[in-house]
Order: sequence, then structure tokens, then C-alpha cells
Amino acid sequence: MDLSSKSEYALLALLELSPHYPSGEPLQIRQIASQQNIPDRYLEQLLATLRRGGLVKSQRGARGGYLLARDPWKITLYDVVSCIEGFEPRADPAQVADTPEARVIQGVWGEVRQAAEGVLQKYTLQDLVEKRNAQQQVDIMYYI
Amino acid sequence: MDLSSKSEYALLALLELSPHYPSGEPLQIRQIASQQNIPDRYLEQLLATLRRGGLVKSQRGARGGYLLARDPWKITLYDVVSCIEGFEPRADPAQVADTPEARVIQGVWGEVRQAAEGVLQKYTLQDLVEKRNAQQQVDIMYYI
DNA sequence: GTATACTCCGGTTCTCCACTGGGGTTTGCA
DNA sequence: TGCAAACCCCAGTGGAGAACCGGAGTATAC
Repeated sequence: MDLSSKSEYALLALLELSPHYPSGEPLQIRQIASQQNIPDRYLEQLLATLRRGGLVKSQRGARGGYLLARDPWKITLYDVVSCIEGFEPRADPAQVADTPEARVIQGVWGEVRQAAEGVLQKYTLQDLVEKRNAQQQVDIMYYI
Repeated sequence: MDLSSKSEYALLALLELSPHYPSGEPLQIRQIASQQNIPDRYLEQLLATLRRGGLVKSQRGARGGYLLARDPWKITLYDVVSCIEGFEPRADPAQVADTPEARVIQGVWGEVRQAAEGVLQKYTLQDLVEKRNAQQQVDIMYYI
């Protein structure tokens, strides 16, 4: 019921990439990692997953790096979390007994999942960037 | 993001206890376990947690067993899951870096949690029992 | 006073998370 | 052409928690 640091790291990385999307300039793992202090070798794996999930593109070689695969307002938080957590293949039949009670519980749990996913689906990376900017404005106001 | 079998077992057990609440007759671990085929030694531990959480009462000795601590409509699914999963003490400061981005993400995640908890809070054990009864009615209809 | 239940404590196996390391391969640039 | 900077792939490790199992103790009804 809590956010894994896997997902949190991925979101932080994509948040770093978002402002660089218009320019088309890639960002390197090292830069992202030091900016958000994430272990860089770990972030590498997460970015590889995101690449395989079609959320980022990579550029190899010197002056390479990562950049978003599409506009920041076309990537929802659900896209990110489901890609990184990999909870799409809900089809393993290694489930518990199929009693009437179990079925009822599964139904309610489906509602819980839907509620959670609904929230994740309504936010995009762009929204997060704007939220952060707004927050920083508030911080500045208080600072003055 | 999925229901642990811990919570599922606990809900199944409480669902078994619910119809026995009015009579005041306790149910034994063995009976609950065989009814829902849950490993009985494991269920024992879960029931102990529920007892410490004040959701069930235990009666020791011969003809002992467990019974609900209060009416089935006064126990929400949130009560059960939070008791068994123990996610109340959200105060350990072993968190990730406190960047503006991290704060924004935490905020959104708070919304996700609230959405999920909202669903769990609106259902009681009584609701589940009624859902199951309704489901069984439907099954019978189809059977005829 | 004995069988029947719960109670407490510990250990075990397994899986996953978070992370580290050691090789590769591709690319820009001098 | 060489080489360094980046990504790429695979493998392993340490700790934590989930899901159990087992045994010794304790309270209670009959």
C-alpha cells in the first residue's frame, strides 16, 4: 500500500527529463542520479525498463543519454507505475480457493484498485511539473 | 498494489465469524481454517493480531474459540486491513531526499492512498455478508 | 484431571526489493 | 584510427518480509 522507491525513482527521473523534452537534448543517467540523489547503477535499470515500456528513448555513445518518448502531458502516472511495477499480466491462476466469500472480496479489491488507478490516470508528468513550479512559487513567497 | 493473502485470510475469517455474532457462540480456528482452507497455524497468528487490534475476542479452553468484538456493521474493511497490515505508524523519517519533486510525488501518492482507503472505509463486514448472500442467490437462479 | 482449545516463541523457506559489479557495444570527436 | 563517454546486459548479494510449521505453555469446560 505504499509507493516503492522503484516507482518513486522512476517518477523523479521522468520529472527531470520533462523540461528537456522540447529541446530534444538527452540527459545522462549520472546527471539525473546526482540531481535527485538516486544510486546511478540502479537508475540505469529503471530507465532500461522504461525504455522497453516505450516511455523514454535512449541515445547511445558519447553525448548520449535519455529523453522522453513523447510529450509530458501524454504520459500519465499510471503509465509509469504500471510499467515499472509490471502489474499488467493479472492472469496467473495461482489464486486462493474460489469460494463465494473469496469472490466477494476480490470484487471489492477490484474497486480499490480502480480507485487508486483512477487517481494515477488523471495526472500526467506535465501536471507534476506544474505542481512543482507552483510549489516553488509558494516557497518563494514564504521566503520573502 | 495487490491484496496480500494475510489480509485476504483475515477477511475470510471475519466473514465466517460474522453470522455467528448474534448467537455469541465462538468459532474455532480449525473450523474457520477448513471452511476457507487456510493453513490453520497461520490463521492462528492472524487471529491473534486481530485480537490485539480489538476486532475479535477469544475464549480459551474447551468449547473456546473466536468471536467478533462488535457488530459486523461496525467493522469496516479498512479496520481489518490496517490492523493486519499495520500501516498506521506513517512516521518513520527514513524517507528519500526532500526535494521539491519528491514532495509533489508524495502529495499525489497521498491522494492515491486516500482513494483506496475511502473504498475500504465504506464497506463493512455486514456489507460483504450481504454481497455474498446476493451472489449466492444469483448462482441459484442460474443453477435453476 | 484430562481433553480441548487458545497463547507465545522460535525457526524455515521463499520471494522480492534495492543495490552493486563486471563485462560488453555504440557513438562522437580529436 | 583511437579512445573515452555513454548506454546495454547479465549476474550476484544482503536484508526484509511473507507464509508457513512446530513445540511448549496456559486457561477452561466437562
